[in-house]
Amino acid sequence: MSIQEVAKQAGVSSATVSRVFNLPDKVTEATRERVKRIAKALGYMPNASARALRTQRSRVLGVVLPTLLNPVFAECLDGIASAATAAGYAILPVTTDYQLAQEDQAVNLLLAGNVDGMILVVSNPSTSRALKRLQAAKLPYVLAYNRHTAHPCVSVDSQAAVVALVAYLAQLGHRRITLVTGQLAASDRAQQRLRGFKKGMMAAGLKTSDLLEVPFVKSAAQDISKLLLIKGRPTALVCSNDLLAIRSIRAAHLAGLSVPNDLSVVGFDGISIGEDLTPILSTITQPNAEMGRRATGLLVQALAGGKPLKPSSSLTLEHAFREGESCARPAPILMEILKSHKKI
Amino acid sequence: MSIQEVAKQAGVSSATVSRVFNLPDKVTEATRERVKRIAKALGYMPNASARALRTQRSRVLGVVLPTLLNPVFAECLDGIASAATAAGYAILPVTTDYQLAQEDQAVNLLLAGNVDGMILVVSNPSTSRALKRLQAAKLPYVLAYNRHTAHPCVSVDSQAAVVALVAYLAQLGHRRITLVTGQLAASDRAQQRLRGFKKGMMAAGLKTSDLLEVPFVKSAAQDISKLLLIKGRPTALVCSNDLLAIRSIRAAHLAGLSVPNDLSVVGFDGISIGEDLTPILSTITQPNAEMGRRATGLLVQALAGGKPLKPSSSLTLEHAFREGESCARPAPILMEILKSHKKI
DNA sequence: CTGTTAGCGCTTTCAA
DNA sequence: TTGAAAGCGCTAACAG
Repeated sequence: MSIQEVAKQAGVSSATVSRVFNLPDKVTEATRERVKRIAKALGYMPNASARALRTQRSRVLGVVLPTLLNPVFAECLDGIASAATAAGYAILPVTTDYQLAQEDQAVNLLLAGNVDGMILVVSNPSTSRALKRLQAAKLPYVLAYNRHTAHPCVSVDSQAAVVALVAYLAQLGHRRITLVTGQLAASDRAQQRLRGFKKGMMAAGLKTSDLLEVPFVKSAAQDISKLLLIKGRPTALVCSNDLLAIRSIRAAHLAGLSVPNDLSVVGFDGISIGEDLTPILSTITQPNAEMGRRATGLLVQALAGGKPLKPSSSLTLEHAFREGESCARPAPILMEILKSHKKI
Repeated sequence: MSIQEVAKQAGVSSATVSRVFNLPDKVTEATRERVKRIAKALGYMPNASARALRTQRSRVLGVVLPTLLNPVFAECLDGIASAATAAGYAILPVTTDYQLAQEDQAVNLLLAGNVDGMILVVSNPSTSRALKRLQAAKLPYVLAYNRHTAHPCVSVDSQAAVVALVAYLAQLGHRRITLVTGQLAASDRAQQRLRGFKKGMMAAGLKTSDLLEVPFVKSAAQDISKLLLIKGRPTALVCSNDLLAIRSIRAAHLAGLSVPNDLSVVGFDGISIGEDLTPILSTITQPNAEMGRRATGLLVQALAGGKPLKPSSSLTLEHAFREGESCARPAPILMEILKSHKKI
C-alpha cells in the first residue's frame, strides 16, 4: 500500500496525498477528506523507511542502558518510552551490562541504526569512548543518571543526598556506618555516593574508612553478612543502590540480625518495589520515570530546534528520603555492647 | 558518508561497495580489502533506512508488552534484546499497561514503523483485536506468555504448574488455600492459573471457592490483609504472580502474621529479585529471559525462511517450583485453632 | 491549491 | 568480477 496507490484511487498526485498527512493546511478540505477516506479504506500507512530516507530523520531515539534487570533502569525506560511515544518518536534500546566494550558497541549499533539522537546511561562520562564517538558523529544526546559538567545530563545530586543521609543516621545515634557499594569503577554514581559518604562521615566526626565493595552480585549477601558477624560491626548500612540494600537485608537475616532493630539499612534509587517489601525499604528516592521523561523531553526539544544539546541545559531533579521501615535508631543496649567490644 | 563516496574514493562503483558488505564472495579479495579499508577510514556506515526501503525489510522487531514495571517483562525483554541483537535485529518496544486500547495502538504504531515481525504479550489472544490486525497485515508474529491453540506461542503450562502446586500445599497439610489474583479479565495467564487452582483444589478434595481478586495494585496489601484477619483465614496463599506474592507477604505483616510460620505464600513468575528477598520467595519459576529468547528465535527463523509462523510451532517451556522460604507446613497448633474457629 | 519532478542511499538485475 | 541503471516510497522545491 503505497502513497501512489492512494493518489491514483483519489485522483490526485502523490504529492497531494503526502500533504494531506504532513501539511494538511495546504490542501482543500474537500480533497483532504477524500484522500483521508480513501487512505483509510485502503489501510494505507506511510512507509517509515522511505520517509526517513527522504527527510534524513528517522524519528527514532536510541537508548543505552546498563541493564533492564535493575528496576531503576526499567522504570527509567518506561518514562523514556512514554515521553518518546507522546512526541512521535520510537525508541531503540540497547543494554551494556555495565561493560565498556558493550557501551561502544551499543553506540555503534545505534549510529548504524540511523537514530536521530540518543539517551544514555554510561559507566563514566569522563572516560567513555562511546561518548567521544557520539560527539564526533555530532549526534544529539543526553545522559541520564550520569553527572558531568561537560555533558548535558539529567540527574539527581547523589552526593548531597548521601551527605544528608549520613547526617540523619548520625543524628539517630549511629556511629558505626558502613557504605556498601558495587564496583566503584563501573559507575560514576557509585563514586559520587562514596564521596557523599566520606563527606558526611567527616562532617559527623565519624571515621570514614568503613566501606565494603561488593563486586559480585551472586555472593553479595554472603559477603555482607561476613561484615555483620565481626565484633564492632556497623549498626547501619548505607547501600549505594536498592538492590544492594535488599541483599543487605538478606545478609542481616543470614547473620541472625533483625532489620531495623539490630541493623539499619538504607538504599538509594527508590525502585517502586521497595515500597511493597517488608520492611519497606528506607531509601533515597530518585524520580526514575521522570528522569527518563525529562531526558527525552530535552532531546526531543533539541531535535526540533536542530540545535546541539548544550551541557548547560543539564537538569538536576529532586531526590527525597523515604523513611521506610528498614532504618531506625540503634538500640541503646546494642550500642553499649558494641562500645565494650571496641574497648577489648 | 554514503556508499557513493566510498565508491569514488576506492575507484569502484557503488555496486561493488555494496557487494563488499553484503556478498563479499562476489568480489576479488584485493578490491574487497581496499574497499573495506577506505570505508573504515571514512567511517562509512550503511544507511539503514535506504537499505530497508530497497530491500523491504527493516530488520526491526516490534515488541508489545504490558509493562516494564513488572520485572517479569523486563527480564523477558532482556532476553528478546539479546537474541535480537545476536541475530542482527533491532527491537522497538511498546507497552500497553494491560489496556486493550493501547494494545491496538501499539500494533498500529509498530505496523507504521515497518517492523519485520512482532513479539507480543497480549491480554487475551481470543479477544485481541490487535492480533486480528496483525493477521490481516500478514505480519509474522509470536506470542509470549500467552497460550492459545490458534497462535504461535512460547509459554509455560501455568495450569499444570498450579495444579501441582496446590497438590504440594495440600500434602504439606494446608486445607485453607486462597488464590490471590489480579484482574482476571486482563490476562489469560491469570485465567489459566485460576483453572489450575480450581482443578488442584478439586483433586485435593478441598473447597474451591476461595479466591481473592485484587484489581487495584495500590490497595493490594490492605485488601489481602483484610482476608487474613477473618476467622478461618487461609493458611496458604497462592498468588497469581510474584508481585502479588510480595504484597501478600506485606499483608501478612500488616495482619500481624509471620511468613511462613503463620502463613505460606507462593508466587508465580520467578522474578530474579525474589531470590534476594527475605524470606526468599517461594514461587513457580518461568525462564523469563529464555522465553524472550526463544520467542525471538522462532520469529527470526520464520523471517529468514519467509514462512508464516504456524501455531503448531508453539513452544512450551519448562517451569519449576522454587521452594524458597515463604512456604512451609502449617503449624499444628494453628491448625487446631483454625479448626475450632470453624466449628464456632 | 495542486502537479511534476528530482533524488534521499541502497541493492539488484542485466550486460559487459 | 565489475559497472550501469532502475527503483524502493516518500517529500520538497518549483511551476503552474
